Amino acid sequence: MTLGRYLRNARERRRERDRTYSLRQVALRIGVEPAYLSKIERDQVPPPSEGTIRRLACELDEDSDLLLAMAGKVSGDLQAIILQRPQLFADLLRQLKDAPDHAILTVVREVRDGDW
Amino acid sequence: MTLGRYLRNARERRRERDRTYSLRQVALRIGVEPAYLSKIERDQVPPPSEGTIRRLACELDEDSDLLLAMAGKVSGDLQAIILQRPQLFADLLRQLKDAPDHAILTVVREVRDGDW
DNA sequence: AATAGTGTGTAGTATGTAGTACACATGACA
DNA sequence: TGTCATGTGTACTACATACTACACACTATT
Repeated sequence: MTLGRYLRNARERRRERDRTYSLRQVALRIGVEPAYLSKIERDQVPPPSEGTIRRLACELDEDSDLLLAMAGKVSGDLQAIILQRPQLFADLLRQLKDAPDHAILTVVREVRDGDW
Repeated sequence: MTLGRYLRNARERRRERDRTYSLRQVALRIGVEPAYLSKIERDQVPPPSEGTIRRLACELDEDSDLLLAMAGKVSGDLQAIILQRPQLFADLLRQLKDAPDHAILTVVREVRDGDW
């Protein structure tokens, strides 16, 4: 699934309930030109900036990490976390690359409940 | 410490032992113009591309994740790992943001020796 | 029948990224 | 004392990113 298709789908589903989710009105609310949003939704332009994707995610009530991933981008705040301890997190991520989802989830929970 | 200062330092230390680590010769070996490397080492240009940083790291025997971090960049292979499961890794990283180093190291070892 | 709102095509722009090319002054050294 | 290598200043370039501006055709509404 591409970012554009996903966004158009999400917006149109929203629109069935709420008439204010036209392309033009959403474009107005997130602060871009309608023609540009149109091209985004049809994947006729490279993915927009992180900021614009975030505003779209917020507007459409979607997960911004997921939308950013569809755009091939990693959220700036995650990058900042890695950049503070690059070698440590590099090791961790490479270790977890092929780990199954449930193993990572276990780690997440362990850390959340961890007592250091 | 900036990337430029760090690189100049690393190269000049190297040079004391090996005369071939002049700015010009290193530039030649990593495939950039001497004038450009000069500017990089004096932080007079924005950090070079990931590829160029990697070649520098290799040439000077430095950790590329560390050099990339000084350049404000996250290694492309780490980004690829995150992009495959963005929500999972987003949760994990945000959980670990303020965890002490030793806790993360523990996780790394746990995962390495893990039996799933 | 007029008007308002909708999505889209085309063209253009500002800024950032990632460098090259060439000239120049200085110092080593044979 | 010539020449060779070294680091650096200036100017320029190609491509990518992230959009805007305007015009147009179609649809729905009143």
